[in-house]
Formats: sequence, structure tokens, C-alpha cells
Amino acid sequence: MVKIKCIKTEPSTIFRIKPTSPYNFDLTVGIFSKFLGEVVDIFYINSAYRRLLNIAGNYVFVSVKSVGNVDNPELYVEVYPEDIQPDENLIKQKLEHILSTNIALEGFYSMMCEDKVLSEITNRLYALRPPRTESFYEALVIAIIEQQIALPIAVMNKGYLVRKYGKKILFDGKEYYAFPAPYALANTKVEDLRKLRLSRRKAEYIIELSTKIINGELDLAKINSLQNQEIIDILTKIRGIGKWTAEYAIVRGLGRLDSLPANDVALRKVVSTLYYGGKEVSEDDVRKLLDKWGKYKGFAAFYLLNMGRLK
DNA sequence: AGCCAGGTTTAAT
DNA sequence: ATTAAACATGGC
Repeated sequence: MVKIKCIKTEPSTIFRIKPTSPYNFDLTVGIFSKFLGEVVDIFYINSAYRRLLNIAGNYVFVSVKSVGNVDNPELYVEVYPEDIQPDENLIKQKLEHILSTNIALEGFYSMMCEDKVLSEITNRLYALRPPRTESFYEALVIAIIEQQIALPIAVMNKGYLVRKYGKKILFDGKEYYAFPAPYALANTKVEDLRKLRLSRRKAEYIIELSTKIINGELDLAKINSLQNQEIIDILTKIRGIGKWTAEYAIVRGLGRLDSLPANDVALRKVVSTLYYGGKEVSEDDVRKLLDKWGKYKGFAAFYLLNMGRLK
């Protein structure tokens, strides 16, 4: 039997975050509510973004509300620690990372004015930022799950995995889950993960990756000090992580906006529709088109992908 | 109805 | 070298 912890309904700490302007909170965290079956990052429109975080080994439940507006954004954060209260600054940094509150958009927006397609998208998605995962590990596992599969299915698959192996709490009568830690997944068997509707291959990839992390073969702590290409070289030596997976994880997990998962099927489709009149495009075509945006090419890809979802 | 969905590796041609 | 197969379901 799993013991369920109920979180107290009174926050132990309250603080505020001031994102750089412009910042559209609903649009940004709204990315999380697009798919049924999302169980880690919880957001209902006009409500709070809620998540169970793992901060330096301690579980902390956070609830984030917008108390500002797009041009004068401000976030109101309530913290409910399970046991030990971690340093408030660590929690704040983690949330600023996840919610991408510190990105400067001006450079990107002024660059996009030159492109008809992107300037229209930018108008519709104004002040949207790419949310990030809590950890790089989470980004890698999600990327593996999302390989060659429809996104709603991938989100459901992630949900099964999280419900089975993630830390669970109850808050206000609802269940919330932290993303599983590497040791939790390293100790599973392929057959266990197969039952969660993961393919045999993906189950192997996730277990092998998690094992490399807990035995120190792969040190994710030092990843962020490396260049994109260095990270790709290291990661693609690991079974199950190809170029797309590495590039995708660099965007989702590290929040680097200059990493371009050019071989992404959805991205290729959007680029084909919006720039090539529906003619099929290759990974190289996508790179050729987006490379000119330099350090913002990943951001441009993010906007294009979300445009594809708006349709 | 059927086909395609945010790849990558391995094993069989 | 090239190719097929592997995870499942909502939308078109």
C-alpha cells in the first residue's frame, strides 16, 4: 500500500516573482493544460499552476497565481513543504527556471518583424514563453517517451509512469505527483514499464539512462556548463538518445533557445505548410530556414510548433 | 475507414 | 547499405 501524505492547507511561506515584461502567465502555463492526462504540471485556466517539486531532496508543493498582467507581470507563490522547508531562494530559482520568467523577449520580437509568418504568429502568441522541465533528467525521459508517437499518447504514457513511480501527495482533495527520481526508474524492470504501455525499447532506454545517472557515468550537474554540441556528443553515445532527443531536451530542460530539433515531424510539417506551400521538407530544409534566427532559432521553432497547435 | 502522429536502435535482408 | 519493426489513440 502506498502511504499518502496530505499537505497542510496553510502555506508555510509566501513570496512573489517579478517576471521580465511582457509575460503572459495563462498562455505560458496553459501549454501544460493542453493535453488530458497531464499529471505533473497542473494548471486550470484562471487558476493556479501547481506542482510537487523536488528541491535538493525535499518535496515541496507550490501553487503559483498571477497577480499582475502581461505588461506588469507578477506571480504570487505559496509554498507547502512536506517536511523540511528548503531555502526559499532555491524554490524561487526553480520556479523562475520552470516558468521562464527571466527571458528577454525584445531581441527575438524585433528580429521576427522581418519575417511575415513569424510576426503574425508572434502577435497571436504575444508574451508566450517556453516552460521548462524541473530537471534535465525529466526532459530526457519525456523526450524518449515522445519519440515517434502522437503527443497526447506520450502525455498519457508519462502519466502512467509518474503515477506509478512518482512521489504522490494530496492537496485540497486532489492528487499531485513529482516526476520520478532517477533511482526510482533505474530500479524498475523492462516488463514493469511495458505494463505502462511503453515500448520495450523505450523501457530499456529509460532504465539504462537512469542507471547511468545513479552510478555516476552520466553527470547531469555539469551538463549546463557545456556547449550545445558538446552536450549532444555526450548524450548521443547513450542508447535511445539520438540527435533529435538531445536537441529537444536541451530546449525543454535547459531552456536554451538556440537549440533546434530540426528533424521534429511536427516542426517539419508546420514549416512545410507555412513556408513551402505544403511541399514536404527535410531536416536540412528546416535548419536552412531557421538558422538565420541565430540564438533565437529554438524560440522561433517553439512559436511555429505552437502555431501548428492553434491551427 | 484507415492513416498518421514531436525517432532511434537493432536485426534481418 | 537499406529496410522493417516496435509502443497506442485521437483527429482528420
